[in-house]
Amino acid sequence: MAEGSIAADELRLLIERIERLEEEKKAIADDVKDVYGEAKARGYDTKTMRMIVRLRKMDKNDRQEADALLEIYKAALGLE
Amino acid sequence: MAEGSIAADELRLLIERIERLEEEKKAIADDVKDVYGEAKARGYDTKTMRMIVRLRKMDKNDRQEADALLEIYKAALGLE
Amino acid sequence: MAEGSIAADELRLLIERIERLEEEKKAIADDVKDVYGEAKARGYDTKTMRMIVRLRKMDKNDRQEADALLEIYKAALGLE
Amino acid sequence: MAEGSIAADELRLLIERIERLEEEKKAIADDVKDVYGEAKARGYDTKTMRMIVRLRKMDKNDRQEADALLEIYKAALGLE
DNA sequence: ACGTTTGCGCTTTAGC
DNA sequence: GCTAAAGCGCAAACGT
Repeated sequence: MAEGSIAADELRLLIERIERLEEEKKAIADDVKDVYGEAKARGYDTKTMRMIVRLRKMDKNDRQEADALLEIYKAALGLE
Repeated sequence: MAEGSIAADELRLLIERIERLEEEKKAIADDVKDVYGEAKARGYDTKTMRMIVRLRKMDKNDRQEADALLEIYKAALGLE
Repeated sequence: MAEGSIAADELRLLIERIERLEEEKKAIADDVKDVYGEAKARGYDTKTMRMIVRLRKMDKNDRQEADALLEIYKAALGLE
Repeated sequence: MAEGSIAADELRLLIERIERLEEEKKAIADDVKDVYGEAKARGYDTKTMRMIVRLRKMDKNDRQEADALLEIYKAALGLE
């Protein structure tokens, strides 16, 4: 069944693209680990560093959240 | 205190490297989502595709062992 | 403005009811975790158990259909 | 195999306890939905309400996060 | 009613 | 090995 074979090839290509991207992603995650390792070697406390990264991300999210809330309120009150 | 500033700069650079890497990682994760979206548009079942990706990531032996254990548990519970 | 206060109280009560319910929900989720912990202590594989729970939740037909589709995809990719 | 049967019963009981708890959890989730439905019927904007619930939870979490950060800093600086 | 989008829960992974 | 956090998948909720 030719159609089945063609579809199988298409499916395989899609799967392989995904797997390739996930490998790249993992490589970057490893880079992150390396940076923490380097920081640790220079005497920094990585636990504190992780907390800082996390808080900075949260601050950003909170700001977006606040904006979203404002939009919702405006919509709820019929403002534009 | 000059020394403190230098250390602060160093720490800041490390933090920024990490944040930059995490942004890249997120971009790739978005690419993965796009590929699944494309697959869906072509009529593939993405849920099954995700399972395939997971299975291919596993070693063949691990996969067969996990499967065997699941069969044992299913039998114990009368699940068919 | 009395009317505003009354509405504010009403809203507040609704919010509190929701928060109370979500706390109860979380307590039960913790109980579930405890049972899995107990199972693990008795030597069961919790990962497989979770899979069993998921399978039992599915209708038998759905389960068999999902399984059949997975086999088709696996065959298309030569996964054994 | 008697031992297998006994284990099967034990496993079944654990699974059933989990399933029972998850039913309770679902019932509570449905209650939450009902409260939102009631609020909507009284003219409240549920999207805004959901945001409020979420923000209140976040505030609580943020406070705990801040406490954790303080502890980490103290530990990093050798304070007690 | 359907499709899209967001939020929630679970799974898995990383650190201790 | 265990606990905690991050990432992912699913499902409900909203808008069209």
